[in-house]
Amino acid sequence: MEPEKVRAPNIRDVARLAGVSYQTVSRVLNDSPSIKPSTRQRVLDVINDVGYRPNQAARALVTSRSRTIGVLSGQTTHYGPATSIHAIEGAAREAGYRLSSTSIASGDYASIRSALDYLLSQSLEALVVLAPQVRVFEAIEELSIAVPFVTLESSGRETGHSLSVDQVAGARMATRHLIELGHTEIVHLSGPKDWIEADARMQGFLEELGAANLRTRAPILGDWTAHFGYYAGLELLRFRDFTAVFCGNDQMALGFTHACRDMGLDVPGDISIVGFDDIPEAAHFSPPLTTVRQNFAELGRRAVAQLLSELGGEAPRGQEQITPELVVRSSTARVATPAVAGRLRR
Amino acid sequence: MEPEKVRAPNIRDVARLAGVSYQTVSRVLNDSPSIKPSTRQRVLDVINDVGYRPNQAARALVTSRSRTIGVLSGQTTHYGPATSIHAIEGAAREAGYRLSSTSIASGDYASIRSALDYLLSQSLEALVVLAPQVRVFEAIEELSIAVPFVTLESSGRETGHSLSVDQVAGARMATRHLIELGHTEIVHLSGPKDWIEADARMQGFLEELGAANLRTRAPILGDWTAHFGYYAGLELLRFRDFTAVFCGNDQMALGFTHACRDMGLDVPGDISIVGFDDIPEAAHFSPPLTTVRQNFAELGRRAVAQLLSELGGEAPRGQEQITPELVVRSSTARVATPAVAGRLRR
DNA sequence: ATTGACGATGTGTACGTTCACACGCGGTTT
DNA sequence: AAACCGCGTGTGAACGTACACATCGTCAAT
Repeated sequence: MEPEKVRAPNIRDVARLAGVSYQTVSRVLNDSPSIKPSTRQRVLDVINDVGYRPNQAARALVTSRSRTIGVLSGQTTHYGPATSIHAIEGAAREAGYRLSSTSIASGDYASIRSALDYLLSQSLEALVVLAPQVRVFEAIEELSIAVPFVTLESSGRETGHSLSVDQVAGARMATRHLIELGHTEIVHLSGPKDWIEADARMQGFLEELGAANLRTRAPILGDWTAHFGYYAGLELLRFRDFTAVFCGNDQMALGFTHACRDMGLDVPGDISIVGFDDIPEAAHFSPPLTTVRQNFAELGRRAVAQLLSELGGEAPRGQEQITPELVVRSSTARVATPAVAGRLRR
Repeated sequence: MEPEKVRAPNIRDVARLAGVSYQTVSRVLNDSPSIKPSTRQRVLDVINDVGYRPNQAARALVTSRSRTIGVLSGQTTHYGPATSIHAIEGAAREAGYRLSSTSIASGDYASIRSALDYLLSQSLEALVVLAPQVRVFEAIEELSIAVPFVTLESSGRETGHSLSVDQVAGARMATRHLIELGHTEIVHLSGPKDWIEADARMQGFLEELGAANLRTRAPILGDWTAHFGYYAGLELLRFRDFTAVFCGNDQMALGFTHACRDMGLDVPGDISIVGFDDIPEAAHFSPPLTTVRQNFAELGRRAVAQLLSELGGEAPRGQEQITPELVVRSSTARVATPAVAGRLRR
C-alpha cells in the first residue's frame, strides 16, 4: 500500500509516467484537436491512475481566465436571492463556470468596498451583483469594473448593466387589482429604507394610487419579516381606516394576515391583502395569498446568459426587465359596499 | 487623463513606482515586521494610486494556500441550507476566508463526483459538504480528501468529520409531544427517499412510537414542498383514522394544514400537526405551528470553527451534534378523549 | 580595530500551467 | 528532386507572487 504522496501530482509527473512531454498532457487537458487518439488515451489513463487534477491557480495565472463568476450578494437567506443564486450557479456550471460568492455583512460603504475588492482580486471573468442596497451602486461606479458585470436590481441609475424584474410594474398591478376590487383606502407595508426593490414597489404603489386619484398615505417601512408584518398589523388595525393592504413581500403579508386573525378580522372579508414575490408557500397560506410573482430563477439564468454573451464579445445589452405576474388567490375580495370604507374611516 | 491600462498593475509596477524592489512591496502586503514605516507608507500610497490588487491566483500558486473554503451543497433554495451557507460565509469572511460554492444538479453519482472534482482542483484549504444525499458520502469516502472537511449531515456512517443537528432526537421530541397529548394514531409525512435527514427523522419517529408501544404505520414519502403536504393531506384525510401528523418539515406541515382547512377540519381541534425546522414564517401560520427548531446558523458557524481549528493543527473533532428544540405553538392540542381516536379508527 | 548582530532591503528561484514557436516526419505538389 | 504542407509532438518562455538567501550599512560588544 502506497503512502499518501505529500505533493499532489502535477502535469510533469503525468507526462513522465505517460512517456510524453508535459505539453502533450496540456493538449489532452484542453482537448486540442491534433493529438493521436492512442496518446490521448494513454495520458487519460495516467491522469486517472494518479488522480491528477490540474491546478486551477496556475491555469488562472497564465491564462488570466479563471472560469469563475463572482457573486456579490446581500442577505442570501431570503427566498428571492437564494433562488436566483441557485439558478446562476446552475447556468454557470452548465457553461463550465463556477461561482465565487461573497455577501456583505452590512450596508455600509466600507464592507461593500472590501467585498468588491476581494472579488475583483480573484481575477474573475464576470460579476453579478445581487446586493439590493443603494450604496452598492456607488461603489460599483467608483471602481469602474473591468469585467462584464450585471446587477440584478434596477438601480434607477443608468448603469447599462442591469437586469431586473420590473418592480414598479408589479407594484402597480397589485395596487390596481385592489382598486379594481373597489378598495379606496389602501395601506402599503414597504421594505427597508435603502433597499432598491422596496423603493421601486413603493413608487409603483404611489403611482397607481395617483393615477386613480386616490388618497395616498405614507407607507410603513418594514424589514421584510413576518414578525414585522404581524406587529405592524396589530398596530394599524387599532384604527380600521383602511380595507386593503399591499405588502412589500409575502412574509410581511403572512404576518399581517396573522394579525388580522388575532384581531378577529376576516381576510378577505374585512381586509384584503396582497403580497409580493410568490414564495412557494404563499399558495398554502390561510387564505391562499394573492401576490405578484417574480421569476427569480429566470432572472438568474438570464444574468448568466447576458454575461456569457458579453464574454463572447457581444456588447452589453443595457437595461433589461422581466415583467412580473399577478397571481390572484383568496386573500383579496371586492369591498362589500364602497360605503364600508367610508364608515370605517374615522 | 490616463487611458485605462490594458494590463492590471502587478507587484513590480508598484515597486518601480515606489522606488523599491518588488520584495519590499511583498513585505508590505504581508505586513512583515522589518520594514521602515516611511517605506511602507510610500508603497501603500502607490498601491492606492494605481489601484493595485494582488493576484490571488499567483499567490495561491506559490503558497498553495487559497484562503478559500469550498462548499458543496444541494438545494440551496431551502431555508435550512441557505441559512447555514450564509452563516458559513460570514464566519469564513471573518477569518479571512472566502467561499467557493458548487451545488449538485441531481443526486446521481456522476454529478456529485464532478462537483467534488471541481472543488478539489481549486486547491482549497477546507471543504464543507451540505449535500444531504446519501451518495455524496460514498463519493467522499472514495476520494480520500486531503484537506480538512466537515459534513453538515450525520451520515449514519462514522466519517469522523460530521456536524449536525440531532435529527433523531428532534423527531423523537416531536413525536413524544404528540403522544403526551394523548395521540395514539400518528401519521408521518417524511422527506424524499435518499435524504439523510428524512431518514433520521423517520427513524426518530418510529423509535419513539416503538418506545410508547404504539402502532406504527408506514410513513408517506414526500418531497418537502407545501404542495405535496397539501395533496397528501387531501388524500389521507379521506380516511380519518389518525388524529395527529408529524411532518418532515414546516412546508409540508403548512400544506397539510391547508388540506385540513379545505376538508373542514380544525387544527388543532380535529388534527394536531407538528413540523420540523422552525422557519421564520412558522410562527405566523394559521394556526402558529408547533415545530422543532434547528439552529442552522449555529451549525454553519461551528462548521467553520471546526475547520479553522483543524487548519490550525488541531485534530478533527469527530462527530458532533447540536440538540434541536421543540417549539410548542398552537397547531397541537390534547386529544378530546382517548376514545375519540378509537372511534375514528376504522 | 575587528567581529558580530541586527535592521532594512535586494536577488534568485520555484510554484504549475499555457502560449508561441520550433521540430521531425510522411505525403503531396511544383 | 526540391519545396511545401499538415500532423503530432517537444522546447523555451511567461504569468505574478512568496520564500530562502544574499547584501549592505550601522551600531554595540569584544
